[in-house]
Amino acid sequence: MRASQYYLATLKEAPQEAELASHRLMLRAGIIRKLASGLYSWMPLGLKVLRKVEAVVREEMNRAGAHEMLAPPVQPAELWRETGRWDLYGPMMLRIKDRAEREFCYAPTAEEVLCDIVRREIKSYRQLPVNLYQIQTKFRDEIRPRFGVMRAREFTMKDAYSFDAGFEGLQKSYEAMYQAYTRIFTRLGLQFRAVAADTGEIGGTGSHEFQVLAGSGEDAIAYSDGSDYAANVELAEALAPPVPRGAATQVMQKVPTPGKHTCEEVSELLGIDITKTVKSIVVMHEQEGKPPEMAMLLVRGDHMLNEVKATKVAGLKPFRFATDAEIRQRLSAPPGSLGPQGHSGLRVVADRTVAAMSDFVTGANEEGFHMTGVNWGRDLPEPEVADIRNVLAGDPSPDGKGVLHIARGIEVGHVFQLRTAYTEKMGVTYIDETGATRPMEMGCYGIGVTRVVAAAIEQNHDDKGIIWPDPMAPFLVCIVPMGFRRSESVKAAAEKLYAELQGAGVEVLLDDRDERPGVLLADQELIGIPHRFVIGERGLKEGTVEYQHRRDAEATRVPLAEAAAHLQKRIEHARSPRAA
RNA sequence: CGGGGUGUAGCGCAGUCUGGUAGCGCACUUGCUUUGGGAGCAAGAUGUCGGGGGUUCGAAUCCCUCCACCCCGACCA
Repeated sequence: MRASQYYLATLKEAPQEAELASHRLMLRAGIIRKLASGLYSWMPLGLKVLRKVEAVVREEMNRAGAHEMLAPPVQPAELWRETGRWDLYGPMMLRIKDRAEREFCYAPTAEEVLCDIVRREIKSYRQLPVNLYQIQTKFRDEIRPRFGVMRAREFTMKDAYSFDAGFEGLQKSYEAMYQAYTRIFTRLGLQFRAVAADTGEIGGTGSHEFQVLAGSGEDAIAYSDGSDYAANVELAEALAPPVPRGAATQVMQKVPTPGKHTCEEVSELLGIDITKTVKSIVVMHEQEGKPPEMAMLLVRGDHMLNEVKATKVAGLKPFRFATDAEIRQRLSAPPGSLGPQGHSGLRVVADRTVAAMSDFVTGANEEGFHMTGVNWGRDLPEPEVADIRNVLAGDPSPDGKGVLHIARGIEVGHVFQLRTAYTEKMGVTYIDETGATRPMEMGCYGIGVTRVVAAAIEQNHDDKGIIWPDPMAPFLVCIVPMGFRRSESVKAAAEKLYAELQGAGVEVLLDDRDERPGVLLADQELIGIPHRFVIGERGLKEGTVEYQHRRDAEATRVPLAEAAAHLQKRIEHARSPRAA
């Protein structure tokens, strides 16, 4: 492709709405343009990248034995009512009515439709397993779209659905998808981790997220340095301290702490370690038809409450944080001075760490005072104990091997074992060997294709622009002539190399635009073409051109005749194993 | 939805407090020069100042109202 004939739409300055590096670069490089909140057009250059990602996804899905199909994005409400999700999905689902006032949605996912297809088509265990997938536009009316296509309302998702006879079959299908995902993200040149995940509202048992590692990621993931344990922090188990609770050595005492409300402030004032303090968090358990019930959750002063874990504590879901007014009314003390002692009938749930503490500090349930030397059993009844805190870097790995580290990640893929939750509701059954009718075991597997593009940029850029991994580069190599329209020798050499690379099947962009060299170079760096040849009279005098990978500190001179071969070598080098 | 903020030329911004009829940089058009890191000179084109209403002789500026967008929290690929 000649740049003078191509639609390049680079911007010197990014619109101020873009904050994240990938978002800014996608706008500046002309990858995307915003249409409205959470809605983006993919420009020619961006669409080329998107198609490359799709191609890798498609190849690996096919290799794993899945079959591509395409379901309508607009789907009738009746299907969604069968599983109850028409009501459950809430405002996240975009609802549409046709001229006859029939209800539809723009699909946020496609379990129902795939279940409907399979229940019509598949009758016998002999026809199983099947795995069907599509690459299709989804719409989720996100509460807050942000970061460009990272969290858009409309996005491209590869969604696959497996159906098996029996749980063992599901586990095999799941494993095949797990392996396919690993190959996909490895091939795309991304640094990622597969982590154990919470199964959330979809339910079911096994689930892993594929997280692209990036400091700007919205998720926190915990991984062990002594094993392959890795989990979303939402899920990662915090073990009980290895040593038993110490004996009480202090008497319980009320001490003045005027104006001090946070555990940091109190520990500083009292000159004690923050790990001797306990944070009291008050939540309300909401139940239909009954008044909400209050409970107090306790975590150590330096720990963070994990809301996902707390939700799983028996009899607490769903909960919300109590309001100031509710707290003052029931506990007759303001937030910031609360403690678990002296509230008859109040449910108290202590984190495992808190349950193993002695001589600790809590609020005195009185503005301006805290209690020191508090001890379980003596000053307070023994608490209900649960794992309700976030793990911290340095915590022991739950599998007993090694220590946990925390990294941030962008969720680009998610695999789920749905079991029979959907297939039972929708009557997706098969006849087994004995002639019995059974619900199929279902799995679902998603990849945010558009998000992958953003995540790749987030992980691969510098202050000049994008640095595409080879497999998703819109062009693998660019030729930047210094004076294409002024120098016959430069033009001839550029055309020669261009023809040679094209003949070799390499996707090459010849920047023949009538611009100054600085403009050409800056543009090519911004749009992130990974390999570059610069051709100028300077080098041609000695028969050389300059090769430079986007990550190279300097250019390498190579004879014009060997340029293509040199590129080939660098491409192969890039393909050599890279840690996943 | 709650909290914070922004809307002025394609993009980035000034002007708003203290009303006087809209400006800067880049981009765009034409010409000349320039050409190994986002050129220089000259000439030019480009605006319902987010929309509506009000106050005023006069509103980008003050008041009311609506809208859009961004950032921080609960959701997810």
